Amino acid sequence: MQRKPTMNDVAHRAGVALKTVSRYVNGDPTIGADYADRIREAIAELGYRRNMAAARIRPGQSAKMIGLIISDLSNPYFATLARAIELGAAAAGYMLTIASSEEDGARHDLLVDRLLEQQVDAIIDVPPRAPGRAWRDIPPPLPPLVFVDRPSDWAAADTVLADNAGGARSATRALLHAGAGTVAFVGDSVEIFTMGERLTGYRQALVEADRPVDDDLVRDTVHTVDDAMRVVLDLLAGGRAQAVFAANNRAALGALRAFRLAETFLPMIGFDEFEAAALINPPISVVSQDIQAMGRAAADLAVARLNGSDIPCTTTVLPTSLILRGSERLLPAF
Amino acid sequence: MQRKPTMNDVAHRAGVALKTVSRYVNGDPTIGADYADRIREAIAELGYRRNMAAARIRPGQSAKMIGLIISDLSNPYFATLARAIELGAAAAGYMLTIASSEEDGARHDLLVDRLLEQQVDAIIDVPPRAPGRAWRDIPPPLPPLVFVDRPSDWAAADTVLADNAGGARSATRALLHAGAGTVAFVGDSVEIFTMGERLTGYRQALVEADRPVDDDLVRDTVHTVDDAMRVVLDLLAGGRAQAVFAANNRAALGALRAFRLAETFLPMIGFDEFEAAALINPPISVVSQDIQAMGRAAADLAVARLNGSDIPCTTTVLPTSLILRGSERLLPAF
DNA sequence: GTGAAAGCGCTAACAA
DNA sequence: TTGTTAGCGCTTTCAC
Repeated sequence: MQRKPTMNDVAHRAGVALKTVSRYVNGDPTIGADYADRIREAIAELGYRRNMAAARIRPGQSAKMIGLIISDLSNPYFATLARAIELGAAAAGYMLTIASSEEDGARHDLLVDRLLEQQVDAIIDVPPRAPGRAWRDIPPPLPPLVFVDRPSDWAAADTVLADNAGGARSATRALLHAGAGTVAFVGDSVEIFTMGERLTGYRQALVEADRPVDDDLVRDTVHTVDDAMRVVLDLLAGGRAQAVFAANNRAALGALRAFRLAETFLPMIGFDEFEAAALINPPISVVSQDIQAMGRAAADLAVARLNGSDIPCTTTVLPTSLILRGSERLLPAF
Repeated sequence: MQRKPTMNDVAHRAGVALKTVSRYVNGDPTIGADYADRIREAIAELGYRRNMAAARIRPGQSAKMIGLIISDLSNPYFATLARAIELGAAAAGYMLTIASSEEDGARHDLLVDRLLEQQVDAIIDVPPRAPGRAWRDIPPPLPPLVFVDRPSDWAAADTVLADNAGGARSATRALLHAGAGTVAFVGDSVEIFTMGERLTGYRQALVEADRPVDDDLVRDTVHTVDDAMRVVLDLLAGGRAQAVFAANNRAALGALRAFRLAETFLPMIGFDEFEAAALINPPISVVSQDIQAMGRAAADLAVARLNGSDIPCTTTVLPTSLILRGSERLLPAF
């Protein structure tokens, strides 16, 4: 493998000074046309490619790279979010270094360290459920920071959230409105911010409708689809639940499996759109987050900071929408 | 925002030479214990963090970063693949810069250029359907290169594929075996490598069973779910197809929509697992690729090259598995 | 075992 | 408009 041609090689070949090549490469317009031609030729002949790593070591320079930490790239929700962020970043000329924290605080912190070592221009972060080191314990300077999906203890950063409580509230209300006497909550640990919010919204809806909050109907230990299935089977056996609010994707899929297994279908609404939702019989109603908008907002906020925006840090809460497809009612046909 | 502490600052603070700090940071064992302590303290007090970008500019150094180009991060197939690659890369201490080519050759080439500028240690690539610049036209030196999911014209790279033909063959065979007199092929353009392979497998199965290949039953113009739905409705109207092999995800979803619309269900098998497959009634049989294994293999190959492996370039073809759930048979109940 | 000096590829200041 | 010089933060000779 031969040596990579450097800017110096180009300068020699073109018979100009190093700095002139640098100017050319950086799009400086004040270059004589003949010089520009010679440089262009030399670059083509040598197959020269600029070394961003070298350019970046100088303070004030950047590699046009944003670091993104999410929970798990194979989760469609986060994949979609990452994609939306990628689009927003690309529009401003940034690429993305993406890493999965697996909701593990220690791993998350390690990823932060590595991104900082890499001198990324900004970090967009989904704070993990299991908390690690606090951001304030990281010695400054920190690059611009944006939190998505969940907030953080660190105030000096922009935050983009969905209206989890509102979505859960409208879903629960829709179930009650469709005639359910009781509604069960099936979700992951309420220590996860979004789950806590969704539980709050669920409770609000019950209180507003003058229904008691039955703790036996609140199940917040669902980490996997299988967990959810077991929990819903248990709820079916208990006989107290007349409807199910599945507070995330996995909970919804698990509930559907349980219904199929038990050959009983309770009215249900899920949180987050999923591929199967419209195809299943009955089609599943869901609370839908505008993931594209969240990702775009996060990327735009990061880019704005990189462009020197100095406005106070903001928290953006994006609305959710309730998509009713029929599963909120009890279907005699099933 | 204050200045970042440098290795020099640490050296001053600890009262040692710059090089000693460098040794410490790089894990050189030949350092006096007292020196090491002093350096560790100085690093902690200053909040020093190593600047990988600076370390990397020296030839032979690396930032432990692999570039990954896929079609679309929001596609669950590629998100899962990316996640598997991330795991393999992380195991060897590498992070991933991920970008979506959107199947666009020009965009793909731009991403390659940017990754090369970033001095990534290796590139893992899903070649886009629309071809752009050939790899051989890129002036060397190139970092190690691995192709996943589809092969490329470029021989000097390892390649990881799934056994598309074999999967299609077994699916078609299963449909015939279940009693179908004819099987339709519904898929995307056979110019896409994976599609061509799947069509080949489909044909093999027909030939092996002494059935004619009816060109009217081969539909390779399905780019979207809607396309697929229309094509399958047309097949139903034609009356010649007794079963459907849906050669990708979108084809399978479209077929299901068509069946629902026409209130007719033909025996079918899809290619690629999808979330809804097991939940739909009847549960859909699919050819499943081991995406984890593919991603892992790709990452391992890249890492092996980075570790200096000099063995000839390989093409790994991973087996697919046929998951029969019932949709391959005609269900009277539907 | 430790340190001084040179230089990686590039950009910023300043001259010319 | 172009070139010269210095230096970014780090690693690498090669002395001590």
